[in-house]
Amino acid sequence: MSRGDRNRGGLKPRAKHHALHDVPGFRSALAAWFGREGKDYPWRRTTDPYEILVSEVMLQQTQIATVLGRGFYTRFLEVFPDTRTLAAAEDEPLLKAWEGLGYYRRARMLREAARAIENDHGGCFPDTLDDILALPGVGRYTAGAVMSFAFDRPAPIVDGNVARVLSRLMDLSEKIDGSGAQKTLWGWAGELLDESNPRVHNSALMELGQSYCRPGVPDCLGCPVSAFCRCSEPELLPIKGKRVKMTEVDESVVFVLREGKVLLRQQEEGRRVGMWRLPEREIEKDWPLVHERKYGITRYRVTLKVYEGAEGVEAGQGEAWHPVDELSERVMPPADRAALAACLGSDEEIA
DNA sequence: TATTCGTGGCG
DNA sequence: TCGCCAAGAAT
Repeated sequence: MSRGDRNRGGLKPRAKHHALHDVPGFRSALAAWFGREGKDYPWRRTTDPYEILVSEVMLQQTQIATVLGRGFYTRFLEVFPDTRTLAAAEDEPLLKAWEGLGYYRRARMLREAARAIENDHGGCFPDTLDDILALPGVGRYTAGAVMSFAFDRPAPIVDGNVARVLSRLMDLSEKIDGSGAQKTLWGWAGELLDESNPRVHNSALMELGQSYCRPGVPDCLGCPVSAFCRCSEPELLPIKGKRVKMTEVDESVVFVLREGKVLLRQQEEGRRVGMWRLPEREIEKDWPLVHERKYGITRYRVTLKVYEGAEGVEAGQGEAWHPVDELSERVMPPADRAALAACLGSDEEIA
C-alpha cells in the first residue's frame, strides 16, 4: 500500500471542486471558516499601517510564538510607537528592542523605511503597492501584506504558508523555489484573491497554512477547503530545493573579569554588526577553557569556546571594559550573553 | 540564481 | 542529539 493509497483511504477526501473553477465558492468557504476560527493576534486588532509593517518585518522567517510569546512586538511599539520615533532611533535602543529576534538587518531596514516615510512621504504612510514596495526591507510579500491587512486593498500575498496551501490545493509538482513556480503561485494568489475582502481573504489563507494545512502531515479532515484540494499526498508538498549543508566552525573567545568589568568587542561589520561580543583572540596555551557551547547561525554550526584570559590582556581596537552590572543594557547575541552568564556564575566549571 | 542573514522549538 | 525550518529581502 502506497502512502497515496493510505491517504485516500480516509485521511484526505478527494476533491469535488476546483478552486479556479469555483472561485466564489472557494472564497466563501475560506472566509466563513476564518470568521469562525480566525485567531486574535495583536496585529489583527489594528489597521495602523506602521504597526502592521512592524509585525510583518518581525515575522519574516520568524515564528509567531517567538514574536508574541517573548513580547517583542508589544515592547517594540512601546519604545517606537510611530514612524517619527523609529526614524530618530539610535542604534543601541533599536538593536536592544530586536535582541534575540535575529536577522538584525531587519531592524535597521525598518528604521530606514520609517525615515523614508518621514522624509519622502511627509510622515504619511504610503498606500499604494509601488510606494510600499519601494520601502527598504519591504518585498513583494510584505508590501501585499500591508496593503491588504492595513488598508484592506486588493493585493495578493505569497509567503511560506500560502505557498504551501496553494501548492497542495493545486497539486503543484515542481519545486516552489524556482522562478517559474513562484510566478505560478503569485498568479494563483491573484486569481483567488477576493478583491472585495482582501484583508480577511489573505489572513485566512495564511492561517490555513499554519493550522490545518501545516507543514508535514496536515489535518485534511478538518480543513474548510478540502473539497477544493487537488493533491493526493499533501505530506509531500510543497517540493523544496536542497538546503545548504551546515559547516562546523570554532570560535575561540576570551573572558576576562577585572575590577568588576568584562572585556567585550563591538562587531564592526557583517552579521550582528553593532552588537557586543566576547572578543575573539589568539588563545595562549595556559588559558583555561572555562565554557563551551554550540549555537547555529545561518549555515554555520558554531562551537563557542571561552577561555579565561590572564593578566596581560588589554583592550584592543573596538574593545572596551563593561561593568558586570551594566551588561543587561548592552546589546549582545544570545549565545554570548548566555556564555558570559555561565562564566560569571561559575568561573571554573565547563558547562 | 544562489547565498546570506539568527534564533529557538520541536519530533 | 540533530535536522528541519518559520508571516522574506537583499545582494
